[in-house]
Amino acid sequence: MEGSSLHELSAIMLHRHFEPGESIIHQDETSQLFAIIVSGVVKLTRLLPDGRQQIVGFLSSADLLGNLFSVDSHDEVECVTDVELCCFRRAQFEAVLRQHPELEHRLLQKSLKDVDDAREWLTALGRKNATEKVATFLIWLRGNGGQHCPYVRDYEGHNVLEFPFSRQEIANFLGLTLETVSRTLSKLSAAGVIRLIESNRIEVIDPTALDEVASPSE
Amino acid sequence: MEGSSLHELSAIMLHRHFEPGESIIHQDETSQLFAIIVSGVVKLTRLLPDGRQQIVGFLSSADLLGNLFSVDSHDEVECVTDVELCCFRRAQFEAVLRQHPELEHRLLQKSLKDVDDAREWLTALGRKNATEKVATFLIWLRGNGGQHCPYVRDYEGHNVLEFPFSRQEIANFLGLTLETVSRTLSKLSAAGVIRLIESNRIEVIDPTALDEVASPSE
DNA sequence: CGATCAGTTGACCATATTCAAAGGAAGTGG
DNA sequence: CCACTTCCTTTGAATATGGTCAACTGATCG
Repeated sequence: MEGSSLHELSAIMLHRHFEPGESIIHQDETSQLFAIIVSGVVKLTRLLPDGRQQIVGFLSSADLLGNLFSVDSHDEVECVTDVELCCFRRAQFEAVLRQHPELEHRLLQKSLKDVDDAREWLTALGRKNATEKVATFLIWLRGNGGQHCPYVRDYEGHNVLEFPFSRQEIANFLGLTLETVSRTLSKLSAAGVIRLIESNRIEVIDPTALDEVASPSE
Repeated sequence: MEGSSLHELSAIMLHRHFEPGESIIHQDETSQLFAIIVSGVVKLTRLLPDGRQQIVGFLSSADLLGNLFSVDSHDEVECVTDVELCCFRRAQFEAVLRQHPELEHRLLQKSLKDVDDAREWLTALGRKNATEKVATFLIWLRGNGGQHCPYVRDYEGHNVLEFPFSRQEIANFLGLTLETVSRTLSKLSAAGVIRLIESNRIEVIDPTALDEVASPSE
């Protein structure tokens, strides 16, 4: 999203701010909202009728938020941190989209990536045990190698993971309970694979061991 | 996909046939294959290094098969039934794609649907127990109401589910073992919710009860 | 008719959940 | 500044759910 299409968007944008825990879009509700995330992290969660919930994805800076063609969202969209949005009305966005086919191409690529990610987590939730899930989550926080790694910080000279997710949120993402997540982190810490600095600040001491825990080779 | 774009595609198509169990594309391998499924069902599975596997989706008639922009597949693509494909080379397809932007729009819609589906199963695998998962699977077989319901057949005057999936495949889809799937079906049968006619032929006796089992309201 | 393969069923066990209690950090008000 | 509250996290003990291993059934097939 660059050049003239971005410029055209900025002309119709409206800035909005949301607090942690605030809902931006409700599950199964109609929302005309369409926005680009400027800063912050939002979670996409699905609620079962009896209240159990599952986080199905996260969005952050530069991600698009809102439903492209259907009007009602199957996800509850909720802020994990403070969130800054650039909002516009669906009709406005669709007009821009019609004038810039290359934008649709970008959206398709992003959507294919989303499918791939969702299926990767599907595999983790379906086939990995608690320890493997938590290790996989930590590796995901590290940013799988390249890119910009938003959760990696330098902390007293160490490479440390710093993340805004509560134990309950990690559990809702991994299909576990918060107790199991807590226990598993303690276990990985006792095994010397990670170091728990504070509850939301973790150093990965042995990345190789963590990889092996996340996806055992036998 | 209609009109001139379909016509243009058919000029460069090549028919191929695959047997049940045959692999069409291997996980993490490069494949130039691009195809439309004419008939049959294929499963997309992911393999963990130690051999555990998870089915992440199914494709059937009219679905597109192959990776759009990246060349190597993260999924193993394997036939569940006999499969007929219309194949063409990636370069050919991409040429057609460039000439027909409306096709890209269709692809985006399909991809968004795939994301939604993957996230729906993510929720089931993360948060539902074995009984709920199996019930959800049966409801999925019924086709969630509308559409063409490829697995619903009339059988001796009854509306019956007829599906090509083995217990092991259902298990690999639901993140269970084949024994648990088998036990759960027996249990649902004993409860009078379904009737097991043959192993791959099931009558849903009480659809309302099945819905309640799949997604309990308290 | 044995052989093979898929599915069912049983017994036992491991893992994660549930329920409960206690620890620790952050914020409020006296 | 310190008690007090609240919220989140950790830890423990008991339980339940699904997995593992194994035996058995039934169908299909050469």
